[in-house]
Amino acid sequence: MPKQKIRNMDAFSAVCGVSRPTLSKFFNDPDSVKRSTRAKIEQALAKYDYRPNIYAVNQNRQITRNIGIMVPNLADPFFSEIGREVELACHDAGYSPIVLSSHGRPALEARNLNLLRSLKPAGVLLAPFGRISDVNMVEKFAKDIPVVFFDANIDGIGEAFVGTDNDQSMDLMVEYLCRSGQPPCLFEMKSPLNPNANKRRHAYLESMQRHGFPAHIHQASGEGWDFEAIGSAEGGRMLSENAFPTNTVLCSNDRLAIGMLSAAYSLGLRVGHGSNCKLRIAGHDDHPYSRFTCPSLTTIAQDYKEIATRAAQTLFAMIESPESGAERGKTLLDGKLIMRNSA
Amino acid sequence: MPKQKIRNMDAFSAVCGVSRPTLSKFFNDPDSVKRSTRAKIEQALAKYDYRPNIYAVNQNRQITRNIGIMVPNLADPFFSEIGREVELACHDAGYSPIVLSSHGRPALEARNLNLLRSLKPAGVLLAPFGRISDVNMVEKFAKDIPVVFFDANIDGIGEAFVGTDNDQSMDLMVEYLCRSGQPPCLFEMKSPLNPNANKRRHAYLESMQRHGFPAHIHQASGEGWDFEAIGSAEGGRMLSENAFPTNTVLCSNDRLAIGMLSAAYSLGLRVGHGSNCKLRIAGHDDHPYSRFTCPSLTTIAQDYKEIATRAAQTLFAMIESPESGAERGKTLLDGKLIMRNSA
DNA sequence: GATAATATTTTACGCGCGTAAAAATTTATA
DNA sequence: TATAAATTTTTACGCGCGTAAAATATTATC
Repeated sequence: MPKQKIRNMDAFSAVCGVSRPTLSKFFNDPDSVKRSTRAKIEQALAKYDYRPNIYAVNQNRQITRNIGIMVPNLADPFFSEIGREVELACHDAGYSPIVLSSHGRPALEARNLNLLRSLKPAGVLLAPFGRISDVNMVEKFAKDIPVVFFDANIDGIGEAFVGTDNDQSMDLMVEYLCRSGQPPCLFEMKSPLNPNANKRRHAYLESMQRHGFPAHIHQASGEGWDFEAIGSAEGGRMLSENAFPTNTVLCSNDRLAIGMLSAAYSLGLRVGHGSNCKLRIAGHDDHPYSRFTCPSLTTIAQDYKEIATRAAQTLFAMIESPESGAERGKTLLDGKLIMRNSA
Repeated sequence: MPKQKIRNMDAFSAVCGVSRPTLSKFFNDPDSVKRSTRAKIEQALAKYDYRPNIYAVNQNRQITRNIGIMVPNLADPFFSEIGREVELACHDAGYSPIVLSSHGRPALEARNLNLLRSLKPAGVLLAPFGRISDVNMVEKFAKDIPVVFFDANIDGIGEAFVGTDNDQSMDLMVEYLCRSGQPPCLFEMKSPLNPNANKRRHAYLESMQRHGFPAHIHQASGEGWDFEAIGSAEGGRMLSENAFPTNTVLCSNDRLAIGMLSAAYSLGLRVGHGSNCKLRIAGHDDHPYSRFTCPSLTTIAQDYKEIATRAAQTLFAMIESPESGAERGKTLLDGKLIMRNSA
């Protein structure tokens, strides 16, 4: 008696003494029914644990409460962290987040966009590959479904962008490095997958010029997402060839820095900001492991949580009151200097 | 003309000259229709890019082609990697994988189980928290939906388990450490979240007894998933207190080892297997960063890909021919010793 | 206690597709 | 070319729920 199986809303309405349309209202917004009715429903709910069939629900809604979240690579802790924050923000706002990773492959990004289309999400939070993305496809997608970009921008597409101000963050790091020792060389990927890498290079060049020092850019060859391996191999090669004209290397991201730190260790090079150190290495992103490298990594912290929640809030606002803010928003957050032991 | 919008399968059947039921057959299995019919459909498909509404499809199917994949924490690279492999295996087999992370919180595991229920998956690949899981809930879940466990087992529940043989892997590591230097102490969490930790402790104890050496277990206090931080703080404290009776520490997993390595570095302790080193540290899991630690970490490699594909294959077999293999399967894979520089 | 305002129930239709059964067509076999 | 076999079309129903409109019941206001 207490636990017979409820097949559908009709059956549930029977055992619960409330009509099906009222139940439907309740499941869409529990506050939209009278208190006494709500109590009756919740009582029955505890007894029979019925839940509406999401497929039937979503079929009959013109719009679902799904939010698509898509990142280029969940195996990268940066995206793992930020994806988690976005997911929680969506859930807290009463939406159903669906996290997708493209596993570092632009082709999967395209496939995921198709998947998202069929999921009919109310909106999408998208960290795109950037130039490497199928830009036309992304553009078409963004015309049909509200999209807020985060981390990486695609100019002119989508409704808004939230990310870190690379100009500010790189300038901050360059300033610190110049004040505390020799001016930095830049170590980066030769053909970077991420548009932020290009922005950081430009920011580095401008900042060095502003500070009156010559810029030195050293590019690691290699493809793919194995940044640590590339940083270790190429960075190690450059170190052993004495390729860097100053004793300070600013890596375009922490993962390259982690690789280079490991190469420096193997070469017996003492890294750090002390006077007895021959080399300084800095990174960018405040990777979860950057505080456990040897030595701990001086870097720039992006505000993961703030980026995630702002992007999510922006999207929710658009969904809940469409056509209000017609202009495309662009939010750039400041990075924070994290002074540790490597530089 | 070339790109009018197709609203549903009826409309598509009109422009394509094939009846709707035949289309339905086609979308479920393109090979089930005549070649000429298939060609007609695919031709129209390229022109109008219609796709069936997945909500309507799944509502009318008694069973979907969804596969739920659930791990305790995607922010942990181990689960990130293995989750990715499982996801790809599902997709290659024509299923729709849905990856869920519990973000290290058992409460979210319960919530995700409810979510999975409503997704009506054909099967679920589950890496459970273990003891900390709501075992009753998992058990009920596994009664309704085919579940294959991986990484961590819950005895007697689910249809099968695929994981690494901790007895074998720990014995292998202990053997190596004993042969190449002093016998190891074990460093682990005091209240481990993962059942594998307990298995590894037992395996360590047995192996040390077999080798005729006294066992020494050192437990780090601390809660949560910040293993590196805990390994660094507690491991560093123990090192500075000279708490370890031998010069060799076997960490229960790589993340603890990474923390301890960073602490050793801070303390100026030279770690490695060379004669000029005072300390040896080994790990378990072959964490993606273990080759970039300073020094690189000697550890045990679990075969991520093999675990993932075997678990997936097992599940597919059950789904496609239910009630065939009635006995609960248990697959334990061997770990491999990865000799690097830390021990 | 009568009237108005609000909430609920009844009734009814539609969403897009799976799927079964019977009829019609196409293809294979003799 | 006639017959059998395979495939497709036609017809028809159902899945579980959203949602609109009208009828009814409940609550608030005076």
